[in-house]
Amino acid sequence: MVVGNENEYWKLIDSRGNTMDMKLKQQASAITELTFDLLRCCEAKEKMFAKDHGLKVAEFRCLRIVEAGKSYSVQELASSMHLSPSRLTRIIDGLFAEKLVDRVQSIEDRRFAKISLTNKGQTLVGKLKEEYADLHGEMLKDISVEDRDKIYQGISLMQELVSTWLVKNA
Amino acid sequence: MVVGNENEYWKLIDSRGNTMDMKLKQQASAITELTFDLLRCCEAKEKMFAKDHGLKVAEFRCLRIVEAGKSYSVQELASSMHLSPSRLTRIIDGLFAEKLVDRVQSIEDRRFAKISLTNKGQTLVGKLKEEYADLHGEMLKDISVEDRDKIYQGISLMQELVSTWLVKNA
DNA sequence: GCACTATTTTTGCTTTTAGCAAAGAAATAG
DNA sequence: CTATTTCTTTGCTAAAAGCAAAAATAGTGC
Repeated sequence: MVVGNENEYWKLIDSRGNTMDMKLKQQASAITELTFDLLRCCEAKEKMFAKDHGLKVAEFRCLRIVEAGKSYSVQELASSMHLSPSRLTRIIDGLFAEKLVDRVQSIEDRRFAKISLTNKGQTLVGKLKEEYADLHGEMLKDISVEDRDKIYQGISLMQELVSTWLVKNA
Repeated sequence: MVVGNENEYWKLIDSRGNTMDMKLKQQASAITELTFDLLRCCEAKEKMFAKDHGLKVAEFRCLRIVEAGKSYSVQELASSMHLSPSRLTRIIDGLFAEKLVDRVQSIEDRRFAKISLTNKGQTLVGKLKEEYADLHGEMLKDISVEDRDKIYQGISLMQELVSTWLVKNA
């Protein structure tokens, strides 16, 4: 819906009631499309990687965020993975059964679980992180340092935006 | 594993047997981390959006890629969504039940299905695309045109890389 | 101390997402 | 006309995920 036309940047009102100019509208469309495609590809990539390492995707995603030496509550893991606590209980069940994580009751507040990596878990996670980064290294190796930096900057900005948006709208 | 040290860029051999320099290794790590986080956030965003529009995530994803007026085979849809044909049959079943898509046998080769949007589907998809782009517009509206362009360029480069990598490694 | 409330995790159940293998349907090659 | 190949569907199963209720614990007011 056009409400003015100062030549370069037309003022519009979008479906969410926000004012937009043409340039924003066009950039938003392009980014929407690209992000969507990137998402599908990255999901496929994650699935392949997890499978190659004998892990379920959810397990890989969970292991990927736990750092050696630290301990986490179920809630913490759930919210950083954007999943429900009950879902996390099940994922942790699986990792616990494979002796990759320990699960102990917190002494200060016994409602809390303290989830941490076992030695076996630490070894595996170290290997996973290394190899997952190397997989990306392989993808990135044939482009210039500058283009790699563009990727870093672009994704960094986008990650920040989506993350902030989620906090406000969830 | 260090095999040389020409000062700036150390030559390394990674877990996949590739030669890497320090800079690449470090950039790859950072990008791996960021992409991972972005993925989780974008999945949450997609899930919210689909739910708000009374669609299953898979249905939204499918509708998002079909263009009005065109027709698609099950295979085409499956491969562009990185899913199996059988999965697509089920997704299409759902959309068909809601009268959002038509499914007719191709006349030239009757093994093929021709999936296309109904009028109802076209209207919905138009609305979905518009509103999904506007959601991104809302996220992007407070940053500069230049930063938006950085996002575009970064994601564009990354999408290309991952996509090419998938073709070679799937 | 005891009832009530709030918080954290788990359990039971259901839905959604997804693939595999076999069957069905149609085209094509020999 | 049979055999093979190709495309889609069906039956079955697994994985991913959430909801609501239960269980366990902590804290609060009396």
